[in-house]
Amino acid sequence: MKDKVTSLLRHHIEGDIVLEKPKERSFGHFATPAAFGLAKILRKSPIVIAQDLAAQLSHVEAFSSVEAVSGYINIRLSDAFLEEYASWAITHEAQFAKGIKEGKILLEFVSANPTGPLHIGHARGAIYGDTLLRLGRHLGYEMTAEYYINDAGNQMDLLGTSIMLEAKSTLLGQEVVYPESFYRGEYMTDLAKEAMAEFGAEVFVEANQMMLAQWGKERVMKLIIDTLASANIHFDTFVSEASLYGDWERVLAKLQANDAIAMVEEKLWLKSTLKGDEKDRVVVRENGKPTYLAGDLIYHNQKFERNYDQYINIWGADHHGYIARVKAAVDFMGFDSSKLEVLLSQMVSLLKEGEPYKMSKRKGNVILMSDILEEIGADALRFIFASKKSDTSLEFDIETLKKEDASNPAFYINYAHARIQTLLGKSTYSIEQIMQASLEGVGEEGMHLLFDAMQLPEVVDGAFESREIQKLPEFLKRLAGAFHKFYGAHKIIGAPQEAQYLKLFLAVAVSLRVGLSLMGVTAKNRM
RNA sequence: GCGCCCGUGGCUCAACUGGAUAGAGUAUCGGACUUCGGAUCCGACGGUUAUAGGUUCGAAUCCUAUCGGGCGCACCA
Repeated sequence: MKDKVTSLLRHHIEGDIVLEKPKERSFGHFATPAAFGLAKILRKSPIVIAQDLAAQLSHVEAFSSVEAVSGYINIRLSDAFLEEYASWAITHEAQFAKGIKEGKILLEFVSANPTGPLHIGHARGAIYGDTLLRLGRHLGYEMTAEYYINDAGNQMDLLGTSIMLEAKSTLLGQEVVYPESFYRGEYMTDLAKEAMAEFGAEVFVEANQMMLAQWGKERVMKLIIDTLASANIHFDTFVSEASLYGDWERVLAKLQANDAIAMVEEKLWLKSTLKGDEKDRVVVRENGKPTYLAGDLIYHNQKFERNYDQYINIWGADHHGYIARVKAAVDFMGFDSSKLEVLLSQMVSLLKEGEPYKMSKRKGNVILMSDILEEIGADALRFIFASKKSDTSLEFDIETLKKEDASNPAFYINYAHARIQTLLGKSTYSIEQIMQASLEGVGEEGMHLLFDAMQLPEVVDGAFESREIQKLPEFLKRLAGAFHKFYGAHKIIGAPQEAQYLKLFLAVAVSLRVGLSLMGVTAKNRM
């Protein structure tokens, strides 16, 4: 809708056109401060320019009024224009708020280590990524959701060792000596039991450490995938770090050819300071083993060779120091590093009964994503996490997450949708009859509600392009609130305008449904 | 010490990316249809946007400094 209005304005106004939503409803549907910008160029007062433009624009058919108010130009759309737009949305729900954006985007997110189940901190990045994915796809981008599995290095050894130690101490009652760090927790006991059932007690010997690690990784990945699935999150592709190293020689040769590598003290360093990093980074140790960074270099080389238009990585904020070196490497490999966008999902800090709650994977006192999903459900969790700007650290109390009441916006929005379904069920009008009704009788407040509902396309576009997904839940809350208010003020069933009101509500319901689905939440018809 | 992110009513967060009188929820207090779902609605209270400068028609938003918080500063992944 905004696009349509912008293109109508383009015939009359030069330059970039900024359309805003006026603060006060009485000002109209859209406003533009265009006159302020033109004032400098034309050397005239913005107030005079605004008046001239308003006079021209008042002839546009889709506008019912255009007014100049202290330099702003306020535009009101005609009822006919709004009604036509809404009717189309109702009858073309699958198309509503869709875009025609072009481009292939590789979105990598979650990528949690396969050494333990997802905890509540992972959930934020997972929900952020999946919501972006849904928004981007709706807008027309060709998007691939990818999970990078860090299944190499010490942590894999540690996983094998941990399973073995857990089995020995808990299942076999043996005295064991624990290393400095190891994984523990309920899932570890489960893994040990499963391994025991599958392979027998004799499997728990040093020589089988690697085999147990591999087996454990598969089990943990299955856990992770299942947890994600129960939050409606699915990946298209998985890339294993361990599987990449065969390509290391080739990538290294490429980097060396581009003079990106130096040999100092028997180690190979990436000369990332040349690209703005704080210091150079070791990629191959003295003992010949590549570092974790080497894996990431191969991975990003592989990503870029797969030739997407854009690459988005969602990382936990604790990895922000990593961005410079990866971008440097991408540059060195001859790719355009500006195509790589790293979004940070800030830390989630937890409180428990008002006290800070520190999670530690090693100690096993983590709050599992799967537990929270079971307690409050995917909808509530998705809603809460999607409502916060991802680059702000988020603090909340575990106990409040468990509540199911009005503080839960998912309920509030679903309630609006369910109310509409109830009304449609109670009405004697059929959908066909309702669609034939005109919206003329719904009044000014009704037309405002309709306009609100029809803004989903702009919201979806804005939320994705700015990577600020909280705009969508914000919008849905506002729309649901506007609906509840209208509902409270008007009797619907039996009113002379019953069919008109219901047509209006159909438009609201479409917007709520499509909006919710983009958040990975299914709208409820009954509560 | 250096780097990144952040600082908005008591609390949790918005603010169309530089626009009009900074908005919601929650908490607190007070109200509403003996009728469509009261999981709702209406009202009140609550702000020098951390502080101080600067940029301009205009700043929560941009710049500088200071204060405060989080996270990094591995040859661990």
